[in-house]
Amino acid sequence: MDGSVKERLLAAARALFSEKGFDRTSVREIAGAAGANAASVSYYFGGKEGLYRAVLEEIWEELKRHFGKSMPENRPPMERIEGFVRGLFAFHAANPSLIRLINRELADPTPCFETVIVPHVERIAGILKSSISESVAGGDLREGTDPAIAALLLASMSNYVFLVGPVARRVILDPERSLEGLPEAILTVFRKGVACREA
Amino acid sequence: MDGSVKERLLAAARALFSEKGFDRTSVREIAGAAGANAASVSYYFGGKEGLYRAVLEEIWEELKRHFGKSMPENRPPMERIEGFVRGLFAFHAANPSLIRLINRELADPTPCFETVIVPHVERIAGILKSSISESVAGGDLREGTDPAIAALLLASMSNYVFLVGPVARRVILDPERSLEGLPEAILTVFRKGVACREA
DNA sequence: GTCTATATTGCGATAGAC
DNA sequence: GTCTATCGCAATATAGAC
Repeated sequence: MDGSVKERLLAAARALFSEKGFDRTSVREIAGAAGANAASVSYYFGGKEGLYRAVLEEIWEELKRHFGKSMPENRPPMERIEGFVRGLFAFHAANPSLIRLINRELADPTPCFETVIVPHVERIAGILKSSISESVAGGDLREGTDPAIAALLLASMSNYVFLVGPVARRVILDPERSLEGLPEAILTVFRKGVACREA
Repeated sequence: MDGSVKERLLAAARALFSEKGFDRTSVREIAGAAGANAASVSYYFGGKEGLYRAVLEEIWEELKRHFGKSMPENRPPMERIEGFVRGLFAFHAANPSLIRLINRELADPTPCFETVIVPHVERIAGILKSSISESVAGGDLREGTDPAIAALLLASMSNYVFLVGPVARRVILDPERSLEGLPEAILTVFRKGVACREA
């Protein structure tokens, strides 16, 4: 147990919320894992929801920094698109089970959704859509491509595998199959799928 | 209020579980919506979890029948693949917000998962993978395509938009945008993405 | 079968000692 | 700041009257 009580609570909450979701995690459980008292959650964060909100904000800050590096503004649009997929996978590899927290929030919004999630998702979605538009203009993607649809499908392929838990992944993919080549497979499907000139 | 108490409970539970998930739905709420007594849930289903299990089983039976029609065994493999995507969208159009229940289960398995979900998902995944293998053998899809990866990406594109709630969909897609053309867009990306002979 | 009433458990939050 | 003790609430499940 190192770090302040507040930091330990944040770390424990992140792990437990990521794994089991907001509803199935109790403050007593978090405090226990953090080696702290249950009352400290209210003291530091004003309650369970405040702690949850703090965890989400922390994650989004990291994700933002991460995408800031993997999707550089001063590079060709197609590289930003690739950076989105690779960045997401790299982030997940560094923080397994954490993206599930975000995706769960997308599926079942808590009161935090509007204030902490929406602005960030809008930002990323905007970058993705404009990168796609620019790629179309630059001739890398097929004329007539719908940026919103293309962005949605790219996000779908990049996120679904993380959203679906380990057990479900086992059923769809082979057991113990690594996610190693998946980003490149997604990018191949995306590039060919929306770049091919004709059927 | 028509039908037996048991039927009304099932219908109300399906609606509420679909919309808010297992944890955020109480038996009192279900019973109230069904015009029944809270104790009737235990009487007919042995408890909340039993009711939930009954709902899941009912849904899967319908989905199975639905896929049985949309993915006919005696047709070319590529038609079965198309039938998967179109069938899923048609099912969702007929039962909005219901696929979220299944996808939520994939993300956060309850004790029902192993017994009622896994066998069905394995079955569908198996059909999808073998259809893809056959399409590769028949020359419709590119040589060297990995059936498991291809099936995963197709399922990702087909499911993510339903998993993500209306609010989140609003953020990614334009507001009020219809899902009309999405199945064909997915199939186009899939066909071209894994069918193109070379880059 | 359907109801009321209640047993029981677990939750989040807080008051107050230290 | 950190603790114990507890309040108040809502949940599921059940016992028992009708």
